Formats: sequence, C-alpha cells, structure tokens
Amino acid sequence: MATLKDIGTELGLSVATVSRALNGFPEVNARTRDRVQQAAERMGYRPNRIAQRLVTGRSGMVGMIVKIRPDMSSEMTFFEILTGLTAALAARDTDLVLAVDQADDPVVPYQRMLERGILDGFILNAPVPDDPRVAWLQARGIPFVMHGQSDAQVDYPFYGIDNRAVMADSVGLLAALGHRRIAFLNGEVRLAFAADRRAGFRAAMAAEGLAVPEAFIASDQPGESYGYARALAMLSGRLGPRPTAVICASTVIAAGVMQAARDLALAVPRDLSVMAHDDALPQLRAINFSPTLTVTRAPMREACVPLANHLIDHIDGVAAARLQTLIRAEVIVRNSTGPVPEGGHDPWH
Amino acid sequence: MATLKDIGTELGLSVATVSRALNGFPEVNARTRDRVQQAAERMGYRPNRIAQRLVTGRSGMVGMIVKIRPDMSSEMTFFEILTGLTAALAARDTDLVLAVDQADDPVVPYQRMLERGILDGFILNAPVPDDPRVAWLQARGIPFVMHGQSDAQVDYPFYGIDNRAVMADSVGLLAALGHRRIAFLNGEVRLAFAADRRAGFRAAMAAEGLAVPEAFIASDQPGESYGYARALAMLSGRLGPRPTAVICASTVIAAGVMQAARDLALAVPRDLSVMAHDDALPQLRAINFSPTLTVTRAPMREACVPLANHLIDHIDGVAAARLQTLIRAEVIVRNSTGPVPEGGHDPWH
DNA sequence: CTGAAAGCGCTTACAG
DNA sequence: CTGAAAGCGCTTACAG
Repeated sequence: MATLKDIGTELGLSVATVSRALNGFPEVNARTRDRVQQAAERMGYRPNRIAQRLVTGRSGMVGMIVKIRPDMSSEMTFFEILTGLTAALAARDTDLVLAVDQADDPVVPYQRMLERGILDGFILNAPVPDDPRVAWLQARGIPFVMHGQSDAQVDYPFYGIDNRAVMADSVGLLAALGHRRIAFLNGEVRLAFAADRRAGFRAAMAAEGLAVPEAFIASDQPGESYGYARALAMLSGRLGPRPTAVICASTVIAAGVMQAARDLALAVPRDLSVMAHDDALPQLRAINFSPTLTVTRAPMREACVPLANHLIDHIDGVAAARLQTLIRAEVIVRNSTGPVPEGGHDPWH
Repeated sequence: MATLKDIGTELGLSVATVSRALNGFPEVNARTRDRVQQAAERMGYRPNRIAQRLVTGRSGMVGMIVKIRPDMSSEMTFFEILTGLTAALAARDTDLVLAVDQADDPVVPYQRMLERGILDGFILNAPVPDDPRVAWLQARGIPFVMHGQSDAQVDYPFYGIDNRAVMADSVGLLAALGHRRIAFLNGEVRLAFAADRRAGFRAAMAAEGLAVPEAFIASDQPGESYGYARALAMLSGRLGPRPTAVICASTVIAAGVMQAARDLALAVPRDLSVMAHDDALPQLRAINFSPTLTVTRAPMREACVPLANHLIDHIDGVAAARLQTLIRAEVIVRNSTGPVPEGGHDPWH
C-alpha cells in the first residue's frame, strides 16, 4: 500500500506537502497539487485511516446496540434502519459497529462497547421515558443521538416524529368522518413513542369530546396476531360497545385488523374504518393493502440521513440544541377510511 | 484517558516496561508487574486500540455485507447470526462492521468497504456456486471465511453443514418408514446450499430406488406462504400423484405445510409426514409445532463461534486447510413423521 | 530485568 | 508555497 512518503519520494516532495495537496489545502501550488493527485491516483494511494485517526483523535466509528425482540416488525424496522444508516454514515466517512444487547441492565452493552475504546459516539434507539442510557452517556461526555425521541424538551441531539401530532391527525381525520367510537391498538407503552401516542390519543379524543373506554386501548409488541386477536375481541362485542374505527400503531398491526374484519365479514371502510402509522417498511406497503390503507407516514430509511448527520455534527462540536429534529408525519388518505356507519349502524344486528 | 506514559511517569518506569508488564511479557519483574497493573487499574487505563492497530498493522475489525431480501426467514436468520457473531468476535477483541448490499454487482460492496481501509477481513455468507466474491478477494489477498459452504473441496476457510448428508438423513428416515413419494420444498437453488440439497435429495432418492417427479421438487425463498401454496398444490393432486411425505428446507416452510395439511383436513403424521431442516431460530421452534416437528438440526447462533475463530485465526496466519469445518446436522425424530399410510392409502378417496 | 530509540502513517503548528 | 519537526499512543528489536 502506497503511503504519503512513497508519493513524496516519487515526486521529490515532503510528506507534509503531499498531505496538504491531497487534503486540498489552499496554499499549495496548483501544479504541485495536480502532480500529487496524479501520482496518488497512479500509485493507488489510500490514506491509512488508522493513522489519521490516531492523530485526529477520532475513530470514525459509531456504535449501535440492537435489542433482540422476537417480533417480525422490529426486525423489518431494524433492516430498514440498517440500510439507511450505513449509507448515511458512509457518506460522512464513518463506519457502524453493531452489538446485540442480551443483558438486563440497559447501559451494560454500551459500557462494554466503549471499553473497547474505538467509538466516537452512539446511535440510541427505542427510548423509554427517562431513559437511563441518556444520563449514563451524558455523565461520561459520550456523544449520541436519539432516534425516536418525540419530546422536544431535552438537551441532546435527536430525530423523531411528533407522536402526539400523529394521534391528533388520526383522531381528527376519523372524527371528521363522524366516528365517535375509535379504538387504538398501540405499541408497547413502556417505550416512549407508545407512551406519547397514548397521551396524544387521549388528548385528541378529549379535544373532540369523545370517550375512551379502557377496552378501546390495547398495547403490545407490534405483530399481525396481536392486531388480529385484539380486533376480533373488540369487534365481537365481547368487550362492550364496538368501535367503528381502529387506529393501529403500525401497518403490521393493521394487517391483522384487516384479517379480523374479513373473518367477521365486515367491509372496510363501510363497516369499519382502519388506519395506521406507516414507517414505510418495504415488506408491508400500505398501498398493497386491500383496500389501500389510510396512514400517517414517516419513512424510516430516509430518517437515517439527518440522524447520522446529527450524530457526526455533534461529535464535530455542534451544539445539541441545533441538532434536534422533530418532524410531522404526513397524512395520506386512501381507501380504508370512510364515514361512520349511519346512526352508529351495527352490522351485526 | 490515561496512557502508558502517564503510568510510567507515576511509577518512574519507561513506557516500554509498562507496556511489557501490561502485556504479560515473562521477563518483567513480578513486583514491577503488580505495581504496573495496580496503577493501570487505579488510573483507569485502557489501551488505545487505534495506536495498537497502527503499529501492529491490524485493525481488529472485520466486515460483513448483508443483502436485503424481503423475506422474514432471512431476517430472522440474520438476527441470529448477528447475535452469535458479535459475541464470538468480541471474545477475540474484534469488532463487526456492517454494510448493506444494494448493488447488482456482488463484489462492489466489498470493494467499497475495503476502500475505507480499516478491515482485516470479511465474513461471507449465502455462497452461490463459483461465488465471484471468492476469486475477487483471493486475488487481493483479503482474508475471509465463508459461512454456509457445504462443499469441502475449496482452498479457503469455511464453516458449513453437510447439506448432502442432511438430505440423505431425511430421505433415509422417511424411506425407512416406508415412504416412496417424498416431496422436497427447497430454498432458492441459485444459492449453493440449496443446490447442494437438491443434488443430495436426488442422490438419496436414487439410492433408495425412488423416483422424483418434477412436481415433487420446488424451490423458492423460504416463507410460510411458499410452503403453504406449494403444499396445497401438491397435496390437492393437481400436479399428479400426491406425496406422502414432505421435506422442508426450513421450519418456516414447514409452518406453511402444516397449515396446508390442516386446511385439507390431513392429519400429520397419519396422512402426511413432514420434516424440515432446523436452524434453531428462536422465533419458530420445532418443538412448538403441533405435532412437534421432526428435523435435521444445526443451530445458527452456536455456529458463529467457530466461524469467527476461523476468520481471526486466518488473519493471524493459520493455513486455510486447517480452518475448514463441515458439520453434520443432528437428526431429531419427533411427532410429525410416521409410517406411510397403508398401501399408499389415499385419504382423499 | 529495564530503558532508549525507532517506527507505524498520518497531521499541523512553526520556520523559512 | 514548501519543508523539517514534533507528536498521536503504542510495540518491539536492540543495548545494557
């Protein structure tokens, strides 16, 4: 592998000049720069990242800890993030080091990764309220960015969607169609995003003057069978009055709800309106549902670009306050939502 | 962060001695070693990996390229491998850098990763026959290990299961139960493992003197719906004589076959024997099937230990010939296989 | 048993 | 505009 010294020797220049030429310093003579660049090209020069990193004190590597959950939806999401993130980081000359969390203590895997001593920072995901990882990393001055933050009142970089707005938009859309009995199949409420959505749902329902029976809110790991089972229970009437509309935390859950509707011979949207939040997972596209699914939409993969940039900018010294992005999900009305059945029309009777 | 120099200054020793003490060189005085180790502990010393790597010429990082396939089974498998691999690599003080392959050319992502200049080697997976990545990496002298190799006649390190033996064992077990019409729902034959299994299936059937109608072999990305659809087609009799036993390339496929059997009111194993190869994915355990599934079994996660060690040993200079592991899957007879229906008993008539 | 020195391949003040 | 030198934090022959 050619080094700066090799190029310098070849051209009768010092390594300092070669380094400057290659790094585009303005003071180097234009002809010198050209000669250096051509020689570098010809000799197949590649900078030794390790050496660069030793002197700059940066490793060019960031870490992410993934938690195994036996749930397809989180795996699809993880793949999507992995795709977007590795591309976005590579554009900033940064590598992603992964580890799998199998521990109980939330900070242990971070500590273990840090001890290996080669990380500039972390990408955190799946925040919980008062996430213990935040305090731990902040106490040690380790840069990080939080993915999925939806509360803007924090002092660290994050990227997330406004989950309260998601629920306000969803409830608003259904209420405008006349629905008053709206159910919500949420994700796991121990996660911040789901807690925020639950709060958002309650607030939006209250704002519309609508009641929220306990049976209308469920929460679990996203999965088709969860959606199916809960929808079946709610729609069978076993749990009390039946909802005329269901909001799902994800398209995976919506797939289960749709199946339950089919099994109960309910037509969507005539008998039941269904909508979901859509992370744009390629395996389960809202547009392929039958009928096509009304959603609030915020793609995961694209989100990885600002996510990666926030982290690297923060490592570069940009203040956290300037690295906080809260985006509003897009509302896309398709064919799974419609007016409430007349007079609370009950197709079972 | 404390350095060797800090410890040396503290103790009145040279960095060389401190380095030797910490690295367990035999020549250092026992008391000196103790003092150094205590000081290192007290001062929270962590070796700077970057500096170590600059001088040793090793980065302590290996790469893996994952290919996105919109198929749950490959995602479950990937998670399983990620879990085992990061743990096994960490035990050898090595980090895993991941990238996602979205290109057409199979070597492009490897080239791109290599250009970033910080990898000691690669873990390859999902080999195809005459895999172009092999020649490309060998031409450049880049160490790698192949996961899923099942042909031992190669000159590079690998870990894999003997796929021909898998089929010989499966066919042998069913033939011993009297089955003569055995179908095989294979994976994608463009992948080496599936090509090997197909060859193994044909050879094993021939050895038993059994015919293999074209309709009895299918091949596709593993998935429940594939298993369901193909089993339904075969068992309906539309494609000719019906099989009395089905071998599945994975438990995911077997889940689809079981569902098809249920929908056709066929009892397993009375009317149909079902078996599968089992990668021991925690999300879909053979023991949770009803009836419990007879399998050939070779866990993915455990396989990552020898896989990681082979690669690192190879980077350390161990000859490829000593780093080739071909294991035989275990045959586990459970309740989904039984004697062939009497006289080729046909439950449909 | 320990130390002084060279070196891994870069970057970057400091001189000229 | 270019070069000589110091330095990033280690490892490891080479002396003593």
